[in-house]
Amino acid sequence: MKTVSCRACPLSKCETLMQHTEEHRRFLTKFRAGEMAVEAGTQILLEGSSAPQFYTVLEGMGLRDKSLPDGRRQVINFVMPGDLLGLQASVMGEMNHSIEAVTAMRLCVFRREDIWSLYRTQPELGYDLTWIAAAEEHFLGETITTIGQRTGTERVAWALLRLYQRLRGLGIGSDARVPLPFRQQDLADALGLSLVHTNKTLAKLRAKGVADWANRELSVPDPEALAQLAVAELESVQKRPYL
Amino acid sequence: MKTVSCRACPLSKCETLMQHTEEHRRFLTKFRAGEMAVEAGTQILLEGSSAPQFYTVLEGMGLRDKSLPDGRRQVINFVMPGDLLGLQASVMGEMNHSIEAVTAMRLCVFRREDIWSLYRTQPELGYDLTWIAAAEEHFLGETITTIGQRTGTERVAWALLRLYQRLRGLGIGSDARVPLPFRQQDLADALGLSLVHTNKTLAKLRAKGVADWANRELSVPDPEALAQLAVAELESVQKRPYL
DNA sequence: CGGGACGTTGATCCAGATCAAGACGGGTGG
DNA sequence: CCACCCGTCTTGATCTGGATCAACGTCCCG
Repeated sequence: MKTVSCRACPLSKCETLMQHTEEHRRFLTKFRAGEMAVEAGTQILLEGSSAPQFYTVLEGMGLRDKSLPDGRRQVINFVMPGDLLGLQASVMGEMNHSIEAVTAMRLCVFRREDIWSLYRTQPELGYDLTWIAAAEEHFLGETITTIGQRTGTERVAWALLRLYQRLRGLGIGSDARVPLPFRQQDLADALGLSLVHTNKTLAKLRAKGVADWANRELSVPDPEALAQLAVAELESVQKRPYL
Repeated sequence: MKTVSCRACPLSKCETLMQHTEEHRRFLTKFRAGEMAVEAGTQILLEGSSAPQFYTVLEGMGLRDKSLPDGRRQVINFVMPGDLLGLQASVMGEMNHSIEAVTAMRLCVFRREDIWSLYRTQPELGYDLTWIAAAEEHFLGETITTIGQRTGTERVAWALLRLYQRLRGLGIGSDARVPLPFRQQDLADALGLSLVHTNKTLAKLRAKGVADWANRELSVPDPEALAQLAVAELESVQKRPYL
């Protein structure tokens, strides 16, 4: 596997990510422990474990999920390039959810034990880590609101809209189409709906012409209409830091 | 209103909070902008606003909530002593939920603009901020799992158990009883259930003798039994940092 | 003593769960 | 090259947990 230098990091091309200063880039080039490629289906982090590494996603998609003692599964959110994985284990000592690769992925690897040197020598990057955690908190709050208050149709519309916007913001896909390699079961588990109901709801949205998800590809010809169905405002994706 | 010195901070007595070193305490004494007392019902932070302050809760309880454009309300979580309020606005520029005082509260006030000096001069406290945000993320993930997967009874049992444990961990209440000043409507909105159903479920738990919440007081004679109903394991509250 | 906020309880309804059966590939081994 | 299997998607029929509707009780406060 070829290691790519930070300068050639695929994330450096992304417009919605705040790019590092030259100093930070130099620091991170030394700070990173290496690169890791995993194939689809790999468990990257395990609930209850305390991995010695954490990661930034360079390429590919995955999902975070959490299981109840009796096996019911909840998808917490979807993992995309730029996301930081394993911060919880790094600061709190243990993961509370698992992370699975849905496509092949490429990850930038950091050593958990080094995280202190980051806070000590690069306070701006420490601040960025807090930013990232706070942003995650923000999104989870929205998810809670969706699952707690929105109807089935609203939930599915909301989720498709969010996925579409996130991917477009990352420069993935083109025009009104983005790749979306998840299963309907994953979306159902993310929204607290049954597979059957999710499927029927997707069919309805397709019939209405507001969102068509098939063959691992999602097309949203009219985001505004989808937002309406989702009872959500259509806000632009803001710039965010990454490691 | 009497200002209490950090040395006399009510949180310094709490066993589940990691206490500051002498150096940090000195720093925080200067860092804090003051103290604020609010009465029950006050809106402390507003969705969409960008307050110039953030706060640590010294006393009292409140809740974070978020509203849909059409008025439906979701309670994101409950606010208790030791919690940090407004971190999102401080790092991301804008709150995505509101925070309301349910009882009278006393808050330790910090200036948002000073947060940089914290990261620069006290990296350990910057790390603590990340810890706090990651912990919040952790809890929200559990909430998502609850709302997405648990049944009504399980949800209510889970919530009461969590509230009971958090309060006991803070040294609030005694034995099997803790104060719980919220309305049934708040719990319903936190769990994505209707008020009526929540009420009937509380009555059932009371009849079973596993949890009795009335007159702003909750008693849980047998936490293990409640955990069983909640389909959750009964884990001990771990120590956490605070500002 | 009137009114408003909150809690309680019964009756009815429905969104979404569950059950059941196919359909449609894509991969594998014979 | 075909037969079979397995994972995923689809669609119809039925069932139910929890929503909604409707009253009423209770306490507190002005």
